[in-house]
Amino acid sequence: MAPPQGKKKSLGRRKIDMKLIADENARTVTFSKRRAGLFKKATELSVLCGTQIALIIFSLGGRAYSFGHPDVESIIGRFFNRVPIPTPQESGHAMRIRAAMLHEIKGQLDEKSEELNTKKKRGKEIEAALESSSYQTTEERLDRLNFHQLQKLKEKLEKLREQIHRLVNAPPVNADDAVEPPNSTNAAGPAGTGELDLANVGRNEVGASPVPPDWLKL
Amino acid sequence: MAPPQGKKKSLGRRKIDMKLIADENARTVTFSKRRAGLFKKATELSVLCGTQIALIIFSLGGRAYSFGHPDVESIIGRFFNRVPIPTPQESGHAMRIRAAMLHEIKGQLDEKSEELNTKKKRGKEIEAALESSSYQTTEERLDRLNFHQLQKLKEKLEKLREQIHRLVNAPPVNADDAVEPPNSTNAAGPAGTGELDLANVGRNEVGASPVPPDWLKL
DNA sequence: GGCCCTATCTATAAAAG
DNA sequence: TCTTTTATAGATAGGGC
Repeated sequence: MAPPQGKKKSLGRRKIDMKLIADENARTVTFSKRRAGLFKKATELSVLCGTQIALIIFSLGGRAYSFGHPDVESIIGRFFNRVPIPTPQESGHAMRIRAAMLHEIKGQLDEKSEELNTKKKRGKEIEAALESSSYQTTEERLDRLNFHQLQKLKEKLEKLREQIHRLVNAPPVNADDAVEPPNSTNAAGPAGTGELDLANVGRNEVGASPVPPDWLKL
Repeated sequence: MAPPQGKKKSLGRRKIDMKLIADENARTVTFSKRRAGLFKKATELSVLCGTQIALIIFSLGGRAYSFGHPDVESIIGRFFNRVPIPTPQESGHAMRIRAAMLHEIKGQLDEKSEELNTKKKRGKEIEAALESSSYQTTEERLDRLNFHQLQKLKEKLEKLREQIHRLVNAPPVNADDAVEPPNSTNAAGPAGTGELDLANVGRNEVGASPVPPDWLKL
């Protein structure tokens, strides 16, 4: 930030407002420069510190530019589920099973939700009763009762969580899709879609597997 | 480039090799600074040019930091939904995204479960204490306290249930809209353990088909 | 105390209008 | 391109858990 003076052939870098650049031409130029700068910085950070980074930018024209170390997909996968290894490609069959799982889980959730609602309501009633109650002994008994009910409810919810955990981390059933090789570090630039496939759900095919896999058991 | 006078308190910015910084301490400091710089630049680019950007960084310690304009999810969704494979019936990309979201949900569940465990443990301790307690007043107070905590926990779990419900019933995420209203920008910040915005999970903004795909019908 | 992260300061390297 | 504005290396201190 030294303010040297003398003869200027150019005005040099000027300060600009931090708002959308009105002139489209200037905006495009700025976009190009800053995008390059951003990718460079991202690259440097990943190199200097060896950290995982994902950067995706859509240009004004709709083109996508991406950078990822080690690759965009794994970062996103980790971001969403905090698991370093992204799930591999899965077949429609596997997806169908997943769909069934989802169905199952949702049912469980609805059930539990119902239970929760009931408990909650009762809890509120009791609370209200307690408010107006003048007998410590009664208040105490009711309070205790609800406490134990809630204990049970907690346990149920824990089981549900465990089930979902198993679903989400379920191993692929089989793979009948051709898969493209995973990238290593992506270069910045117009990006092709990374063929990530995180635990895909769905796609109906006929012919169910006769036996639910172990991890499906609830 | 003005050579400062006499005594220097610092050598100023030095040039460094573009390779992994050996000293862990220095690496951490550099990471912090550069990460901040990167987020700033990303923000500026999105503001100046109005472009869509997503940036995810994992710290050395495993914490996640993210920035997205308009938000990380939509950028990722758009990234994976981009043309490449105009899949027939169900877009694998859409499923991918949903799957990623599922993983996110699972993470949330894990967190809640953690909470449950804590509460449960505390509950048991308190119970034990109550058993051996001879003072009704103390017993009562502790019991009440836990009861209220559990009430709150129930509410949180209900919200989570709703998110999952919406996610599971969400219409396909296929439409790749060209234009969209500028949204608010996510602030960069620790996104690791439990920073993800629950409110946005399972949200489905783009062209929704009124009917959920068969494989997802629950 | 240890770990991990952030803040401050100065002088200089690098970005960007 | 060329100058000005910014980012940040290096050193150190502070903060939260």
